[in-house]
Amino acid sequence: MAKAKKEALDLSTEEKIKEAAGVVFTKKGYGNARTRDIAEEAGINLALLNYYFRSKEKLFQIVMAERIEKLFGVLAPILNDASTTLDEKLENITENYINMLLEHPDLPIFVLSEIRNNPEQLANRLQAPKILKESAFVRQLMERRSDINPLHFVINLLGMNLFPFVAKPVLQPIMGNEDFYRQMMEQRKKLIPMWMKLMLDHS
Amino acid sequence: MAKAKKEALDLSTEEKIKEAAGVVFTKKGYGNARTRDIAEEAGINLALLNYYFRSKEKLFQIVMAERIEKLFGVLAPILNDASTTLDEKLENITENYINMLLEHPDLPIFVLSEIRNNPEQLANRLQAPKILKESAFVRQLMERRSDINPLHFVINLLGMNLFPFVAKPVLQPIMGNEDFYRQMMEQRKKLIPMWMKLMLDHS
DNA sequence: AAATTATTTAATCAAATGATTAATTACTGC
DNA sequence: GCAGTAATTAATCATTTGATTAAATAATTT
Repeated sequence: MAKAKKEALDLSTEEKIKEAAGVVFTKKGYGNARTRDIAEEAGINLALLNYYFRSKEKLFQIVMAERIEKLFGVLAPILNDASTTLDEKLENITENYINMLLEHPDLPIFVLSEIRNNPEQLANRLQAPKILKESAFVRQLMERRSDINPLHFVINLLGMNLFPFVAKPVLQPIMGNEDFYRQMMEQRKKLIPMWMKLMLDHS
Repeated sequence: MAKAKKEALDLSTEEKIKEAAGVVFTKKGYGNARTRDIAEEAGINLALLNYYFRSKEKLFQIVMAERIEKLFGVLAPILNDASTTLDEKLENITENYINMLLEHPDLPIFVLSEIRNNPEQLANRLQAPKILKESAFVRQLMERRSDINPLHFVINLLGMNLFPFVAKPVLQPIMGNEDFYRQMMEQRKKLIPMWMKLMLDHS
């Protein structure tokens, strides 16, 4: 039985719809998702969707805000934590990201492709520029290696974490079964910080 | 004036439609693209689209096959080239990839998100597993570092190259203008092989 | 329990959208 | 120049789809 179905038993109608919208939007994207798909997934009448959320677009905005927060919200607290070292931040980010992504593997491709479809509306919601200039992480990085462009470093860190999930549909057939995929992602929890430290320490 | 418009002058109708479909599908994705958008972009009557290509779906398949080839086709010849060293392959892949991606920045997110929407149909078209087991690249890699999982290595290589483009809508606001973005991607042509060699050489 | 409000449903609407048709124009071989 | 084929167009169809409506049911208030 699908996850949403069993959760539905004890959720309010509004929550059921939001949950179902999350499932359907994330799986198919805004353009391929039908409000009827969402209603069916939620086990409710189609009219209820509009009763609670006015429109497909409004419902999508709500789901999208949650997903953006889930995908990027993990970062800020870790990057801004003044009490951890740079190395610890690399480990914390990777550990948190991979754990979250193993639970929500389709999150990155969904968020990134929807941002592509609507950059002006969605991209500015991210406080990315601010974090990148003012975070403890970037400060520590520049102190340690003033010759390394923090942006390249962050791109590599995020890329190593996110890319295997963005490309999962391509990688999965290579790896065979789901278990082996998970196993490799588990390995990366240790490997990614190690590789990032190599970049940090090379002369 | 849009690229398609000026090319349109000397292209056959069929080619105009295919070009326009490429533009519209790549920008909006299958679900968000309207056949009318494509017809307008091509400067032709809507009925002509079906006259030449039968259906939106058929047209999409043709465009998609081209794009998959463009995104992954670069890889095979380089990975299989027995006459180059491992280090040279890293440089060749990166140089080729970044050049191509600077011309087609929205290609990766398009292909990956469409594969997500239709994995069974699209993912198996890639001969990825074969390449990964049998390529000169993997052979050389295993000879040099039998302790490194080639799959992790390839994920990192592809991630470093592709991720900045997959995440371009997010990164762009951080970088400010387009020129600075291009400049950073140019830098990565040298940096990515260097980082990959670090992973290869670490003890 | 009557009245009021909130929730839910079936039926329906109107617009969007992929596709087709029938007629028109352009082209090609003779 | 004409017959026949190919290319193109405007108009239209049939479905799909987001949204609404009016009626029914459930919950809450008084």
